[in-house]
Amino acid sequence: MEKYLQDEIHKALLTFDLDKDQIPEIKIETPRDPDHGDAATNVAMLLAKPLRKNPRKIAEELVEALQTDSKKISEISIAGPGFINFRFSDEYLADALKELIDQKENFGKSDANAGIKSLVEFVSANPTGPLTVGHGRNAVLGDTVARLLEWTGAEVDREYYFNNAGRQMRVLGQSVQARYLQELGKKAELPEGGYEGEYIKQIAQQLVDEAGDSLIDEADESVFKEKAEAAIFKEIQTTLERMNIKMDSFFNERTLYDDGSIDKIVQDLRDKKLAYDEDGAVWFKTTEFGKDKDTVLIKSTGEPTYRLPDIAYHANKLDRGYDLCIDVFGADHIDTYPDVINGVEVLGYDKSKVDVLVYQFVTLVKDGKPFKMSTRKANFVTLDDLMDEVGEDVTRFFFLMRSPNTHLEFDVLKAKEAGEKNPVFYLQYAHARIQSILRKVEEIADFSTEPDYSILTHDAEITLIKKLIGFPDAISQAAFHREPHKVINYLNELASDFTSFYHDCRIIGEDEEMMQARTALATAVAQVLKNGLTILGITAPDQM
RNA sequence: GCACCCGUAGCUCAACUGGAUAGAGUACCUGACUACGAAUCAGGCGGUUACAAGUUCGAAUCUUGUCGGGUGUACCA
Repeated sequence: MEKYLQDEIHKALLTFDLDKDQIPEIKIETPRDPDHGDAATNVAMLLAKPLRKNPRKIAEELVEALQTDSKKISEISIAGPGFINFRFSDEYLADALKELIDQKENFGKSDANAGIKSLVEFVSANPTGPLTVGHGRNAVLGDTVARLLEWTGAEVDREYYFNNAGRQMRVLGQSVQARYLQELGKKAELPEGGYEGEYIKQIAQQLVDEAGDSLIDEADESVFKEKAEAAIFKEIQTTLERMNIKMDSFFNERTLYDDGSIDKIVQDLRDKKLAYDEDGAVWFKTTEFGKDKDTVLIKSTGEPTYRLPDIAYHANKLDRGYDLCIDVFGADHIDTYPDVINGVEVLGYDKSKVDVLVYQFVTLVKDGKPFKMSTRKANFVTLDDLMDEVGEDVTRFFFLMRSPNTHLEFDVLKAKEAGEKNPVFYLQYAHARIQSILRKVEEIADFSTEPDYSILTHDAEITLIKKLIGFPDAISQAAFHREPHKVINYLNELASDFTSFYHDCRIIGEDEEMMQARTALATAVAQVLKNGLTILGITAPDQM
């Protein structure tokens, strides 16, 4: 419908005395107040300046020139400073509802991102411990954005980037080694800044079970590190699976060293005079991009900082032919990505293909007080703990219900009470309730013929139908802005419109014709609820 | 100090990215079950969108400044 109106308005504008480039982008919006209409455009106001005319006058002329099909648009009106409002015809609504029902589990899909090969990189936690609540927001956000891209027609790969080298991993190995020796009754102490979590002890215990005391004289921590890495990765994968997340690939940072791309990038940057040596380190001339200081690419120890492999990694992704690379990361990385993006650009890549999705931190609140999370100190709440408490659906829902841009306050105690005030319940309940009705109505009504949707004229029915046909638009908006909470907002409105309908309009007990039409409408609502919940990665139970 | 994010109803958050009278949930108040699932519904109360200028037909949204909160500002990732 949006496309149709845009085309018609465009046609009408061609009769105006306008240069081609003076025709503005025609935006079709849904007025907040349904009394205004079902769709609206502000083009007349935008044309006021180039035409040097009163916008209302322009609107009048435009409406005059419009030749919309009365089977689709029943009424066109002008309001306020020059809005043009359209009202959908009953016939159009009935047709749209029929189409929705025919499309079933595909309703809501679009081709807005068709032909786009995309990679969403997320989670990307190094294997130093179980996933925490903090990682949860990243994981769920990344996965849901990926789902949104899929629903808008894009080809999507999900990738987990990790680094199993470096200091943190060595400390991890040493921590396991210390616990291993302690398990065997030897005196050993955790290294400086070691990992204190209970899971380290479990890994050590496992090692004792498998290898006995054969590793007691091991001088090097790498055996322990490898063991720890394998165990932790296994746990991370289990957690992700539980959250309904399936990665397509795991990318080891080491690959970038092995294939020589790190060296090549340093050389390229040197050739472009953007990298130089000083104090034994290699520096990146970030002052060229407006930073106060240059930054270190390779430390004097010979170890690169994260910037270098990150640049190489992005180059690698773009080399793999992706049109769109989405990175999901927390606000603490906000300062680092411009260096990476700039680095990628000076190497000759198109930086507009890289899209960074930054989310604000999750603050854990317990007993009304916020507390800091640290994997190393082990005072974190793991994602598994959280899911044990409140369930997988609530966990996913919780991380998605707010804009990524705002801080997410996670009250642990409140989340534990979530059984009753469960935020996802309202949606699931509406779905289950419809399924319950459908089970009953199936036994008494005949559905062999196509229902007559035109008899659905009650206010609650009309409101509901209009809401239903807005679903695809809600999905593409959410996908375009990478904001899954828009899906949740939509579904809440839909569920609310449905329960209003449910209270006003009975299904069982009406005459056969009405029972059929309303059953079809309820089926459509259930379908859209289910499609929406599927995008969010949340189940739509038939009964609760 | 500098950079980024944020400041909207008592509380938690929206607002289709510049549109029409700023909306939901929650809390509080009032009503509605002998009917398809009341874990629900209908109504009420609640606002100078932190503040001040500016841009324009029109600003919560854009610009500048001020105040307040968060994050970062490493030869850590």
